[in-house]
Amino acid sequence: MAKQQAADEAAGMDLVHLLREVTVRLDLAGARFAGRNGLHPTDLRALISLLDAARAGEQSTPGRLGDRLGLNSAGTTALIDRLERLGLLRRVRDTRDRRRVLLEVDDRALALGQSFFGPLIDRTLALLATFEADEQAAIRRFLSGLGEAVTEEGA
Amino acid sequence: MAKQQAADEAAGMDLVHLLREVTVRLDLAGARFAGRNGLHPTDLRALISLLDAARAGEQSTPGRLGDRLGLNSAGTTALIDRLERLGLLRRVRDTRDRRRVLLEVDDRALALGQSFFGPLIDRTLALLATFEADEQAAIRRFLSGLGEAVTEEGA
DNA sequence: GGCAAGTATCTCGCTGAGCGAGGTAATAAT
DNA sequence: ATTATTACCTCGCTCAGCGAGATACTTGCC
Repeated sequence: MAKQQAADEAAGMDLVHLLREVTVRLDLAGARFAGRNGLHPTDLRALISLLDAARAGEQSTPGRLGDRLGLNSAGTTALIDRLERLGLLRRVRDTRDRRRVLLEVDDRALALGQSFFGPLIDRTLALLATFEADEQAAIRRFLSGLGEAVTEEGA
Repeated sequence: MAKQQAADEAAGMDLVHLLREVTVRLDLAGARFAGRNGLHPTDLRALISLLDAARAGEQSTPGRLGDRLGLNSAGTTALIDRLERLGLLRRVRDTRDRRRVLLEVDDRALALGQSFFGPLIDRTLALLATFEADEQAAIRRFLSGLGEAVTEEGA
C-alpha cells in the first residue's frame, strides 16, 4: 500500500487526484448554486450550453441542446418547458424550416449566468495572473489535451 | 461584441472557457459510463468518494458520504441500498459506536472504478509526461488554487 | 443510576426529472 | 403523389432525492 502510494507520487498521480477533486468541487458548487436559484443541475448546464452557443454565434434548438446534455427528446422538451416557465428562455419558430424551434435566451438568463460564473471567473483570472506567460501556456496545453483525452475515451 | 471578445482573449478568458468545457466533457463521460454500467451519475460519484476515502485510509459512513455528495439522509440511504444491492458495498455496524454504520467497498467496486478511470488516467499521465517539471508544477499550483477558489466561493 | 439532549441511520410518502413509445407537422426524396 | 426523414411534442411510467418523522444508540448532567 505504501509502496503503491509512493509509485503513484512518482508518476504524477497526485495531479490526477487533484484534478478529479477540482471537478468534484465544481460539480458540487454548481448543484448548490442551482438549488439556491430554484433550478436543477441540468437546468444550469443547459444555461451554460445556451450561453456558450450564443457567444459563439450559433443558433440553439431543442435537438442540439438535448444532444449536448445527453437527454432524449422528451426530457429536453420538459427542460425547455421549465426554463421557459422561469422566463429564462423563449421558443421561436424558425420561419425557414418551420419544423424547427429556435431557443432565445432572455437577458435574465445572462444575468443569472453572470451571477454564478462572474465571481468564479474573477477568482480564476486573478489566479491566472500569478502565472508567467509560459506557465499559462502549459496550463492551456494541458487542459486542451485533457479535453481531447476525455472525448476520445468516451467514444 | 467583438470588442468584448477581444478583451476576453487578452485577459485569459479563453482558458476559463477551456476549463469549463473540460469539466462539462468529464461530466458527460461520467454519465455515459454510469449508464452503460447500470448505475446513475450519483452512484458513480459515490463510488469515487468511497474509493478516495479508502485510499486515504478513512472510514466511510452514510453520514459522511451524504455530506460529500450533497444528499440528505433519505437519499443517502437509498443510494447505499442501490450500491449494496449491486454488490459494490457492504454495511457493517461499528462495534464502538453502535449507532454508526461503516461502509465497506467490495473489490468489484474497485475493479469498476479501475475500468472507468484506468484508461483516462493512463491518457492523463501520458499527457503529463510531455511536460517539463516546472510546467507540471505550474499545472499543479493552478489546479489546487482553483480548488480553493471554488470552495471559498460556494460558502 | 437515570433522564434529557444529541447523534447516526432508517422509513414513509411524495414530487418531479428523465425515459420509452408513439404522435404530429413540416421538409426532402423518388 | 406517395413515402421517408427530420424536428419537436405528448403520454404514461419509473425511480432518485426530499421533508418529516421514527428508531436506536451514546453522552452529558443532576
